[in-house]
Amino acid sequence: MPAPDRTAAKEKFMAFLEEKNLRITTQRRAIVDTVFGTDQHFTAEQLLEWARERDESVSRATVYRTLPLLTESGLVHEMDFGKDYKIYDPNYADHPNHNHIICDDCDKIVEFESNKLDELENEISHKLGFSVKSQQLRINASCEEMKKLGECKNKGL
Amino acid sequence: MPAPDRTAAKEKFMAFLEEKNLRITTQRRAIVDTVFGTDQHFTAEQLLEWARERDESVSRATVYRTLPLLTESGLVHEMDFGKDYKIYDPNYADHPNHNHIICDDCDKIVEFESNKLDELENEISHKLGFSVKSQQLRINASCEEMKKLGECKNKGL
DNA sequence: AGCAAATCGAGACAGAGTCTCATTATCAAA
DNA sequence: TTTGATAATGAGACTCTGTCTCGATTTGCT
Repeated sequence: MPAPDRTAAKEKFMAFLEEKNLRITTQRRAIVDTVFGTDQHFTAEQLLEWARERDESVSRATVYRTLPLLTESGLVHEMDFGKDYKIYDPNYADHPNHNHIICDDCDKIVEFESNKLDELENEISHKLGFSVKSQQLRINASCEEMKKLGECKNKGL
Repeated sequence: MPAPDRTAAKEKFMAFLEEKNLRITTQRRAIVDTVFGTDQHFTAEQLLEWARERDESVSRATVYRTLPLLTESGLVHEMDFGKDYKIYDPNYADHPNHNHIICDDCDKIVEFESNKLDELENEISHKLGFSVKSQQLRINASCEEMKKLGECKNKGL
């Protein structure tokens, strides 16, 4: 998988910063270049590690401060699998309507889209009196099974 | 909501311990009485707090050691919403096939069952090459909306 | 009662994330 | 281009959930 070209996303984020009168710093540049230079989902710690490869001076605090901005801008999707464990998806702007399956043991994430599922989720939530803000279907499977099946390859839906 | 009578569940767990040549200690008794004396979902920390009201000597370590036993016995359901944040459901033995909606802000949990949803989840997972071990649909809604609608009352499905 | 093994509590440790605070960098206006 | 208000920074203290170790205690079988 080649690194995607997300110059557009990067520029949108810079515009977003300007709009909010926030400053474009060298650390933020390193972080943003990292985020939009990968296809993979990542955690805050991973982002810190990767961003430091570009700019040694990036600190943990700055990563944690920049992530909410990226989320707020709509360019990155935050998946909250618990109170204190977030995973970020840099592909969000390209295809905002997908669900995720998380593999239990090897931590791989498989994306898929299903209108039927979306509709059913909305229908159920509505009946329960919720207005859905976001929804995450988490399906756990064991690595044993996944290995047999060729590393969680999305076979199309 | 009156405290449920789960004498049966408690006795099943004691039998489970005996089967595995594990010992019935006063601390475990306090923990088990607590677990099967509530209808509510709880976290490990909450369980620690509640169990200590029955027996001051219950330690954090013992709670964390007993929880996996309760899960293994099949009497309590562990919902893992992240790497390090688990919520436990003591009603599991009574109705094992339900899903959960988690409220974002007030942390309430609403249970529901939907065969249609179960079927669709299984179908999708199968197509993706997974054999489902467990699945959790997490739907987030804001407290604002929930308050308007009467505290997340399950309106029947 | 006696004993081996299971269990215990305390507290050190780990990982994710938040917060403070003194210092530095940005950028718009002069 | 200098200035200056203030946004942003890094370091590190701190919180919270959970794990692990270890010496002391309890259990339950004989």
